[in-house]
Amino acid sequence: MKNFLKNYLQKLSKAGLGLDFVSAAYSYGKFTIYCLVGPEENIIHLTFASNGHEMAQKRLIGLDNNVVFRALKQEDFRYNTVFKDYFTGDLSKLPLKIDSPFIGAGTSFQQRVWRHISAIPYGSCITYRELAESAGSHKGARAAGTACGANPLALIIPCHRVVAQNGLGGFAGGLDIKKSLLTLENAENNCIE
DNA sequence: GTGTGGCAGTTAG
DNA sequence: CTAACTGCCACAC
Repeated sequence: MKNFLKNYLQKLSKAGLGLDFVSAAYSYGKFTIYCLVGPEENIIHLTFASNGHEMAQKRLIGLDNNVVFRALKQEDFRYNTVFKDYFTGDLSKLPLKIDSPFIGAGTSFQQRVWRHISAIPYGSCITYRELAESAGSHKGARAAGTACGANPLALIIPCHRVVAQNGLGGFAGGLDIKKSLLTLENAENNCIE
């Protein structure tokens, strides 16, 4: 839906919740995640790619110039231990609650793709082709790939568990990160060749 | 291994 | 509307 994000910001204003968001990068070993956190401590955007993080901020500020971003120290980040556990191999606490306006702002195809990705269990994976088919597009593997790239909630929507027919495929945060995530899940052998 | 043509969905103009 | 882009795929060398 096209105006979903704008409506979301208006709804926040009316509810008196303000338009201040947390914008921060947190590191866990070799992994760095870029987060946008809204009211109620909701993670609304999560990515491994700094440019994707900036784009998301620009989208919000472009819709309402009252939007402000503030920093938050890593130790004060509500989900710090959850991610710390995740990146040391305990994935039991993910996925977190998914309540991001960026999901509703996606096209219907993107939302179908993201929903199917969310259903991929820890430690396993599917191909872009299979993903496209389950989203109702028989030959849309490439389109499914671009939809993965537009995923606003990396890790929570585990797009790293989608691979190409003949190898890893791509990843916005860098292929080394994708590979490391699969290794973390002991999924590397199942997923690549 | 590399090259190439085709593919579907999205976006910009 | 066309054109240009992708986290792709199949099929050739």
